[in-house]
Amino acid sequence: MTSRDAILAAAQRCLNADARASMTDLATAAGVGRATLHRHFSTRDELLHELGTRSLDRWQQSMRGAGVAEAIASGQAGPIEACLRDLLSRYLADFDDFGFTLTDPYLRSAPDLMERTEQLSEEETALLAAGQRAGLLRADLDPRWLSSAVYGILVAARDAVTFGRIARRDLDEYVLVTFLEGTRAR
Amino acid sequence: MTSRDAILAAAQRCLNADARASMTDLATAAGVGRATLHRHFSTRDELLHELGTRSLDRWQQSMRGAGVAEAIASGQAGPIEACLRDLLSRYLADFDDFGFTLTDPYLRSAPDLMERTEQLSEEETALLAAGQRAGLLRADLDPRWLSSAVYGILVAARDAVTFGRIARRDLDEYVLVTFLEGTRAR
DNA sequence: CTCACATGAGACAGTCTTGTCTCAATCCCT
DNA sequence: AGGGATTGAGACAAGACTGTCTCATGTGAG
Repeated sequence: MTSRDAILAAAQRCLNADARASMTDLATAAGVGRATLHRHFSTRDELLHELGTRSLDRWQQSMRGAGVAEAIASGQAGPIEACLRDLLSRYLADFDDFGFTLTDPYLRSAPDLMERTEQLSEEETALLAAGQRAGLLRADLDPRWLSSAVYGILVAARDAVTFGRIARRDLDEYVLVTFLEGTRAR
Repeated sequence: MTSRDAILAAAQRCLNADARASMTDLATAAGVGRATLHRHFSTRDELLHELGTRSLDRWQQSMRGAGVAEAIASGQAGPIEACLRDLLSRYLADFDDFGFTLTDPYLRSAPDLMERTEQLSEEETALLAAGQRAGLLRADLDPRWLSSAVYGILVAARDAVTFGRIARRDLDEYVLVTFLEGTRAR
């Protein structure tokens, strides 16, 4: 891990905990002098922008790695479900890098990040819509709502882990089951 | 609505959009001079604290209004489900006042708010646990996870409305169905 | 009309933040 | 060991934020 990466990771952690963290806070958290921090990112906005870019990269990689495009093309419930499981698992694997704090507040100011977000969001929605057509997911809900629900369940996972409500190893199972099957007893 | 309430409402809106908003921003958003803002809340922390208190008040009112305690006492699936529906609907009714941005970042600094949060959270978890015992909710998930899932689905709702993905009038239905039944076709 | 009161504008000092710069210490490669 | 690059500490100026204060304006009740 390069020093730059370490700084970004620390900054993400810090900013997720407190969006008001100063550059000094960020440098300290990274175990680095403030001057060094500024050597890597001349401006706070530049740091934020890179953070956003990385998050979007991760998101994109997750979708590519889970084979979203192929699953959509297949149009089959089986592959789509497998893809969805894989995708959620990947999301969960780095949901602190993924930056929930980040998703909302900073992105708005950067049109390029906004556009990419929208694009990725659409691709995810396309997967969910394909799941509906294939009979995997209920079709009486707007697929864009399903996309929001995915986001929500990830926030729930983050919340649960942060407050020590569930063990990290149970996460995948809990998230998948809750998203697909809901919470009603059967 | 008193001027104080108007200021609080504007501040909440503002801070949810950007936690770094300055007192000047907050005053402007409330359509009020900065001096007046300081007349009501001598300190930023004082404003934040009051905001937190109000959110917790709302939460508490929702649970009381939905009859959480009675539902738990009944131990019956029917009343518990009705209570849960009512509760979610109440949460949704004021999820901007409810302060999602607020729940995480500011609360930590105020022990009294933290404690109240924990207490309310426990009461909500108790309802969900009662739902499990009554055979309404699946019992193979930790009730504390269910509580996180409730939080997550509310974040999803907020996200969906913010980005115009679904109409507000569909919210209750979407949230309830998704939480209870999940997203799998049947 | 008048007076008490609340408000907005803005001055003000103190503090914090940001971005730049310098310098000495340290590290690493040869 | 020598020499170039990187680092941390810290000085520095510019600007922003906070909290306090004053004063002129405006509003409403009596």
